[in-house]
Amino acid sequence: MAPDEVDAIVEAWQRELPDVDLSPMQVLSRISRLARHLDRARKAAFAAHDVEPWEFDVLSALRRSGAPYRLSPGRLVAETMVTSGTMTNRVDRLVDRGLVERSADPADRRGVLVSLTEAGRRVVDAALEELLGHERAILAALPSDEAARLADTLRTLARSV
Amino acid sequence: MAPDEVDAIVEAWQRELPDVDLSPMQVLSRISRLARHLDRARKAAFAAHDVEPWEFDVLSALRRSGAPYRLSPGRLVAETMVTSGTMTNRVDRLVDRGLVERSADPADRRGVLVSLTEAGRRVVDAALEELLGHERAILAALPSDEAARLADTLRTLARSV
DNA sequence: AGCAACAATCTCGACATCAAGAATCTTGAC
DNA sequence: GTCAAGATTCTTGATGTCGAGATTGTTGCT
Repeated sequence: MAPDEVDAIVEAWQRELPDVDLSPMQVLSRISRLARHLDRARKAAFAAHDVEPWEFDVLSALRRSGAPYRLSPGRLVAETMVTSGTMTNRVDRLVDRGLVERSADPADRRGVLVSLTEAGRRVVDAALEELLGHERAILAALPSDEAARLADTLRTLARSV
Repeated sequence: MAPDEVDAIVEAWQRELPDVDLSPMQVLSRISRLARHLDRARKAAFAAHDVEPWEFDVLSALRRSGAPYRLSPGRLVAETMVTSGTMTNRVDRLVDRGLVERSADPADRRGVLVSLTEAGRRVVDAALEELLGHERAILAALPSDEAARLADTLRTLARSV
């Protein structure tokens, strides 16, 4: 199989440190580098709908939660792996763009609820469709049984981190 | 196999969009999320040696290039996937910490060469060892033949992005 | 030689993130 | 009921990155 960036990196290390076992890099560096390339691809896919990746992250968490597309900031923090300060800022900007609304939580006066507007829903649905199209193209490089196996192995790994 | 975060996300989407093929997420979302968890793990591993991940990225590119551990900023940009402005800033701060030095390129007066100091070399070697230790622990969750197969599949995917 | 295109690095301002802590409200133990 | 501990959201300052453009030097064409 033709070597890639990571093969070159591991080879270089091996020249310098012949006695060290570098095999973990073959998997974990590859995942990290792949993720960075995927980030760029996602950004490009969303650009067609004037959506930033961070916007999609928030909107999609609301969208997939189902009607009435309404979650607390704390819940959004948990879904998106960012800090609470970041989420405050994100919601502020999405409100400015008219894609979400903030309202008081009737059951807890500390609380706030963030909900998708109609515009937000249209945007997130279009962006998802675009994204899935690009992703299917990338995955066309793998036979479907190999993709399924890959997903399983990654699940095992995810549990180990 | 026990479900993970991504299974929950895909299930939620499937409830909302029963007719859409979401299988690409099983692979690509998993890679992205895994990469974010790995970033945190790497940060924690490096903290023991007072190194930030961005510092390690630069130092390790120099280290694996071999003696005299010297590369141009442009080359470092290519190795680390950041912009030139970012690299200028990174090198500045590494110079402040005494981990690298800047010198003029004798062959091109526009050019600069960045080289590892003795302190830089000690730091990067220690950080690498620490990192590999943690990575081996993570990968212990997979039989070694499955890890090798995973690396191969990821290589194919990388070429497709 | 002179000039235009290109290359390498750095500068600068905008932006998004995090970490820590403040402000507000809830809950449970007594 | 009161109070301490915890939960929720927001604020603030520092940090690191990007993108666009400025600066300086090189190369090839004429």
